[in-house]
Amino acid sequence: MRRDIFQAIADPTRRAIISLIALQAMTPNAIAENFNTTRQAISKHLRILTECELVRQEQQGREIYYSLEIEKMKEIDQWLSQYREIWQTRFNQLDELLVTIKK
Amino acid sequence: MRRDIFQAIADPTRRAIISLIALQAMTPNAIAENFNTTRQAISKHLRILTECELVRQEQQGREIYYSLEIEKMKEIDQWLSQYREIWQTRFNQLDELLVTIKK
DNA sequence: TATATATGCAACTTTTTGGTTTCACAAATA
DNA sequence: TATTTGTGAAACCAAAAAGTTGCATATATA
Repeated sequence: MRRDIFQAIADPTRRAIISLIALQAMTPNAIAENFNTTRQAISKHLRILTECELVRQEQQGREIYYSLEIEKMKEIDQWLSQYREIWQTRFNQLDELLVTIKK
Repeated sequence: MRRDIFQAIADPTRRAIISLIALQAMTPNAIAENFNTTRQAISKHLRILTECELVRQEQQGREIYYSLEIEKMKEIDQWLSQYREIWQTRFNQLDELLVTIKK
């Protein structure tokens, strides 16, 4: 079972979960209320998110609070940065061209 | 079959293809040489990438050159930006805390 | 203590995905 | 013109993923 962050964010339900718990920790039940699927399906998504360390659990009595491990999101940012460089270079080149044309 | 960019980049082979054609357009055969899979499998990946507009084709005689539609990558950047805000806020808060402690 | 609640896990089913094989077709080339 | 080359597409297959149902377990609560 290869669990990487790219596979984790591929599923729209998981992206919605990430968005939900980004600002405040939530329990599986509370999360599941926001979707038309069973609690168990959400639980499975949470397991996948936990396995690739995108999500952290905190037990509180019989409840488990899930919250986003925001640092992990930086991995995507890092991967993206090589392409960001490309589009910035292209933008600069376009900009220079426009300046040249103006002159 | 819904094709979105997050699903497109979930597959490691597709990410490798993106990386290959980021700087220069390539034909399916040339791309396939870099993998231990059949040309047809690569062709399928290219179709998926094309369907979600991450990749652009340019016919040249009987060859087809594939190149990266770098603008589309910005969609990931855009999605990521909401989380970037969170981690920057956290960083600033931590920074302020450290300043306070120093005082 | 008996019951209700919050949760995870395992077994199973259905759908999706990634790959292969085979073919068709158009463009180059002998 | 006949053959080779570059390509996409369809049919098929195996594996993985996503969802459901049915548990088990631990913690609250009446």
